[in-house]
Amino acid sequence: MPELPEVETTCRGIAPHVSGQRIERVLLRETRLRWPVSPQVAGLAGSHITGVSRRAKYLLMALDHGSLIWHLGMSGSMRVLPTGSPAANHEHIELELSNGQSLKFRDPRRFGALLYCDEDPLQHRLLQPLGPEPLADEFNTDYLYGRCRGRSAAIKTFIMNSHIVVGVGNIYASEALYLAGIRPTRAAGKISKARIARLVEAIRATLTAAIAKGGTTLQDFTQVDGKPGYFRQALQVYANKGACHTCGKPVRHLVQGQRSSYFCPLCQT
DNA sequence: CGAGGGACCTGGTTGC
DNA sequence: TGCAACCAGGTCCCTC
Repeated sequence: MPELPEVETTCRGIAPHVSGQRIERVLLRETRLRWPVSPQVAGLAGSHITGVSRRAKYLLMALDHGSLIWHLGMSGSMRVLPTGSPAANHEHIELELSNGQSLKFRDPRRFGALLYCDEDPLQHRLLQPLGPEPLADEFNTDYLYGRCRGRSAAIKTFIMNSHIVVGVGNIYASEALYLAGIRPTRAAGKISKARIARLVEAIRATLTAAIAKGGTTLQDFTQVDGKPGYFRQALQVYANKGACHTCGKPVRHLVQGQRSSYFCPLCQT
């Protein structure tokens, strides 16, 4: 599920409820996630959450000692509800807070993660090699065009590579390429600088618009208050089994890197 | 080094 | 109606 807009939505949603709170109790119902939940998590009662931030699709929770690195995987979501409210199915982790609220992590497919980190989480081996944030100044035409030089990989899988740029998942990769008029199968190294410039802007615009709508809900994703994200109605090509919204030609589907791609054969070249 | 595929999971939908 | 096959927001890691 969660691509950058969904993680950003989650981050903004939980921050006011968890920042500054003490962790009163930790409930671990299932620790077999993508990686086993770090053993230190079980002993976090008494710690304070000093802040919440996002890097790529990781949600970072600073504690008075160390920090937590969360990942929502494919099906993860977080909610804040009064402590004592019944646990939903697949609600694997719960942090009871000093304000009487609980942070609840639900993840049916268990591709998510919760890791404890002693030092700067940005230096963690999972975060250290990541490319720039797509909404930051470092992600610009010169950067992306430079990275594309000599690369034969399809542009769609290329922009989904977190070492190139973070946060662009399967939905928004298709959407951004549609907006930029670039076919997802085109080799990254064979796209002109002018078109790369369009792509950079398209990625920015797509992600920004999705954040404004609280992300995209296909199935599992919910905002912290339990509502879905509302960007689904704004999707142009992803999961569009009908006509291109621009030219009316049938949207085409193909599989790249075991993931579904959608594009318009007329508008995208 | 880069490209491509398997692996990790559960659950909803599709098709016979 | 029942059941198997397939598909779904991610991404690390291994092989070629």
